[in-house]
Amino acid sequence: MELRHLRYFVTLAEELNFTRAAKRLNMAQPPLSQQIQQLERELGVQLFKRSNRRVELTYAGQVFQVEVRSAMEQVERAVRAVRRADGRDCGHLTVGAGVMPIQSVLTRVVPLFRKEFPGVDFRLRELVPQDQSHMLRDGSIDVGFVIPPFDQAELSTELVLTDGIVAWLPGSHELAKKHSLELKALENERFVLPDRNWAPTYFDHLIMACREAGFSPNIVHTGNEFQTVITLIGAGLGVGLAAASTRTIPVEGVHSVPVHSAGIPVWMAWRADNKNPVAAGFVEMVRSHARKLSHT
Amino acid sequence: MELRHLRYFVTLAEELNFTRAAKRLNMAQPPLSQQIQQLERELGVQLFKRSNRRVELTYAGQVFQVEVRSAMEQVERAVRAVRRADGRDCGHLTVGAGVMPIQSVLTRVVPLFRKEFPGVDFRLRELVPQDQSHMLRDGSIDVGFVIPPFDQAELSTELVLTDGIVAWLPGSHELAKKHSLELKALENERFVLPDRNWAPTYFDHLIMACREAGFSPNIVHTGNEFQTVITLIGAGLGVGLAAASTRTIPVEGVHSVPVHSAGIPVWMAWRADNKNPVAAGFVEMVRSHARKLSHT
DNA sequence: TAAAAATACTCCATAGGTATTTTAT
DNA sequence: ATAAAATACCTATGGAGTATTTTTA
Repeated sequence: MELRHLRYFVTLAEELNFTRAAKRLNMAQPPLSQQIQQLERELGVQLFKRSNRRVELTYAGQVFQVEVRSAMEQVERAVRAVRRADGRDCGHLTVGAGVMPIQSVLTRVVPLFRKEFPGVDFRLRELVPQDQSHMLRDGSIDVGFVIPPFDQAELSTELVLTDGIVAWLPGSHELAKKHSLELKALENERFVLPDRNWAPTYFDHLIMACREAGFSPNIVHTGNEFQTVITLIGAGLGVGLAAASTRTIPVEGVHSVPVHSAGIPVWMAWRADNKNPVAAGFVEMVRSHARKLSHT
Repeated sequence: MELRHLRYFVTLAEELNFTRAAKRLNMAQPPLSQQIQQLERELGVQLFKRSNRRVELTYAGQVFQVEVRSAMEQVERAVRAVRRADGRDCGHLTVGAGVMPIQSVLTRVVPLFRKEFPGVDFRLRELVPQDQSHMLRDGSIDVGFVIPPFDQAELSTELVLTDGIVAWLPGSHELAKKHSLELKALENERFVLPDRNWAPTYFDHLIMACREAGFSPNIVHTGNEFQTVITLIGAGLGVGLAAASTRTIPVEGVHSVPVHSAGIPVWMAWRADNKNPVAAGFVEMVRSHARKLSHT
């Protein structure tokens, strides 16, 4: 028996539905069924009564739920206690990141970090890769998130995720309803893109994708804000390209469609010899989170 | 983080020595090192200070030890509670087994069973395979442990372990000090073996091993007790053959030497439709224990 | 130098994935 | 007919193994 089994049991006991519980656990339904069966076999006790329309806790399951809850709370208490004992719920951490990595990585990771390191003074600076390289080296920031290329000298680096590319199209556009499309199909469109200064390597990756699709985009407007760009697109001035993670931002009247092309890599960088103990914890947290994201 | 990490941590915190802790955990030392490193990385906290001569808990490690202990106790409490709720710490279980399986399997498994199912009335009957087949079918015993061949009709079966064969030799025998030997080397010896009635399939496996080595043993004495046989061997009346698990019984003046030959298989058998809920728990426990033994 | 932990690699068991079947409403 | 769990099968991660290197008393 592993903590995994207990986590799954508790979630299923709350949801009383394998499919929903699996979704909450970020896994498919069959492995959840298997793990629960395995737990029941190991305990030698049936925890759930399943009729295919309804899952419910047996009496033994109800008892187990109460006890397991308390066990898992105790595990969490142990983790908090050891961090506190090591002086990890004070201190500070400064992270640098480009606009796009903030959207794709940090919005998901920062809440987790705040929860696990509640006492840490967390600062986030929006920076282009070149500045991050310098500031990592001189210690102004502890960890950076960049889209390559960037100067890796003296830095440890790791690929965090590769974000797909989506086209943003006015709702009226003929391709706006498709599930996905070839970049080549946009060859003769007018493009509205972010300004290169705003996020140079991000911009370059979008242009590069077009080059590889065999054309050079006709850029008719640029903007210094995602919202500006989107508004112009919504107004029918052209089409846009962006990282897939922007799709979580719902925009009225503008549609996003995944495009077949190489994605945009986001790297994490830090100094291996950084003395700030919180930095290592943060890096580790991002790493384990990235593993989860990548196989989704 | 899994319970595995916590188990390893607690054991290492007690032993303060990777090699010894690994031994207690029935594993090799390197994987223990790795798992502890992984735990420390995940927590972002150093738990042990290791100088290659000495391992000690850091302050954070001491705090963690206390909290983790209590978490693991709570997990055990949960398991006991769910079993009790399911009415599993009452009831009864009757197990049948041949003399040799009692020695090789049950001496190890029964203590575990008593610990996990403290309220169960446990009975063990010494039986030859043929009787076990009948009694499993008519419900007189819940689980049986036999050396094949036996009548498997209507029964679920599973190989539990394959025990090696050892020669028992008087201390004065010229081969008594060897680390292992070919069965063929005993071709011209006089043999003292258990009586066939006492454990027929066990006896047959020993004879079969000799046949496959190319000879038929010259049996000069038989006995109805392992101790009798050993005493006769110690008295210099001949040499013996037995399952390797008998080596755990220390005998003055008589040596055991492993022999190159096929081992003696021990099977577990039970009725899949047995209504006794404790039987399933017992079978599961033997199964998981066998997995551990087999890869040792 | 010897004893113990860490490292390098190899392997396989199994957690988790996808596709499909079964079952109950 | 449909929704949900179970089953069958497959893949690949990583836990654990063996062999070796590094470290320091």
